[in-house]
Amino acid sequence: MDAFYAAVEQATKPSLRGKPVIVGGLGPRGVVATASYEARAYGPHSAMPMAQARRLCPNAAYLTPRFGLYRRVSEVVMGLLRELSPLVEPLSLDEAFVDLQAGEASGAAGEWTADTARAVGERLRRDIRAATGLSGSVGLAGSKMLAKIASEQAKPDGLVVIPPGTERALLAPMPARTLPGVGPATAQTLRRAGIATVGEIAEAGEAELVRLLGRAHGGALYVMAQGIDERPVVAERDAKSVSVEDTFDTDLTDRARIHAEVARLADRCVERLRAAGRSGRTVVVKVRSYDFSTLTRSETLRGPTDDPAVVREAAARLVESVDTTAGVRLLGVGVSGLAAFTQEDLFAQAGARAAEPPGVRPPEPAPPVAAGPAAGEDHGAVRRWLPGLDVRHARYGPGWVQGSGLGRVTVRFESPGSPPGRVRTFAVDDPELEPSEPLPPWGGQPSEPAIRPNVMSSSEAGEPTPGTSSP
DNA sequence: TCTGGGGTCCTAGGACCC
DNA sequence: TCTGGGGTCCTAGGACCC
Repeated sequence: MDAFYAAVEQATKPSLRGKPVIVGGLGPRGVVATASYEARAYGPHSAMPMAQARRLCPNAAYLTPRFGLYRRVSEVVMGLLRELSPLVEPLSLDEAFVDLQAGEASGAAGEWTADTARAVGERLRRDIRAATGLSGSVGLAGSKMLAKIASEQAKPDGLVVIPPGTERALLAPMPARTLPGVGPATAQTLRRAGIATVGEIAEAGEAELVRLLGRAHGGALYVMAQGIDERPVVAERDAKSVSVEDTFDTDLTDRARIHAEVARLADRCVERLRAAGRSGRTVVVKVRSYDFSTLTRSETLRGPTDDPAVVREAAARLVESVDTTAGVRLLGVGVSGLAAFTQEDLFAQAGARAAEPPGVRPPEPAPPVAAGPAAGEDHGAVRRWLPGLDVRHARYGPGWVQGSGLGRVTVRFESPGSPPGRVRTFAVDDPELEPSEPLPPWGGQPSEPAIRPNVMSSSEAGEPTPGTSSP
């Protein structure tokens, strides 16, 4: 999908279509998640600090992400992909590999050709637009690596085929960074060895690459530089770890506060672990200091657990082993060594507790509520009206928060199917104003599951399907 | 106003075991 | 009192990806 989060925002907020939109963390330490193409023209891009983006593009709309909505739109798109083949490997909410050969979409027992593949890709792009109002790009090739490179070239709103046999010639002049797995560090190492392009990686030879980058990385890169990539498309992969982390608006120094936050994170981590029906054996704590230096401490239990108390206690011991007095900007808690099923083995959990070294046991972490409101938490009468979030006003209907401050909140009243709406300002505690659920770009009720799109439709809808938003 | 959050994979050293 | 060799597990850190 092209500029996915920003594109969903534009599709659901009519006044933002054609305008620069930036989605990401709105706090003092936020970064850009997605910038619309209109915004990218001014310089902002993914992972850029939000403060820098605001300097470059002060007139953009800055919005907090609505992940629940993105997930719903993603499910619709992934559903369309699964109609092409059962072998679909999602990489994220907005990107997936499809093994067309494992499907039947070529029609008759057919051989895939560049032309039949192109036709399927173009039909897919039309179906995605008809179903979601959004544009996606398609890369078609004989392997995952090349399909990915093709889709990068196709963006935005395009399709690129790399016919078999043309791979090496196409890759040779491209920068080394084009290959998956070549990031800043690897590119630097290669550059120091006089290697700048994919062709030069191939020329360097396997022995040289292994010497420079190590067995696994060097070997893999050498093969990929020949245009060879045998990795299969894998539809379902079990998660190997679950983790949560928080960056705080200001550095934490207070010991009790740090312990309270770690306990909170441990609870959130276990919540997600349990939701996935898993348990894990190794607890990891991550600490990022005021100077951005980052370290992890881990502890492996005698058996897997999904007990919040066990994870909290391990995490408390681990954070206790780190000097946090100079200030901490991020804390994280994770669990790895996941078992395939929920472990109800009380013996193992009792054993894990007994395994604690005597004497170093920290005070019981305070329960989350006792720690006071956490950053970003909604509490009491003071609601946080974050820009981009959905609201409903008793008189004016559905809209979204454009901004707030000084006891006021500004709302734009429009919804996916409406024309661009107008803005009104209220007191933050206006009783007629309340948070509400997102409306999808194709219209419909917030609580409804997405209506399964008609994939046979060849509608060239350039606009989202007209909404049936309720009064 | 400098740097999110959730992951994966690899490497390397030490402990431990046969 | 000179030193084996290979395998697995654990811990920590780093690179990379979206």
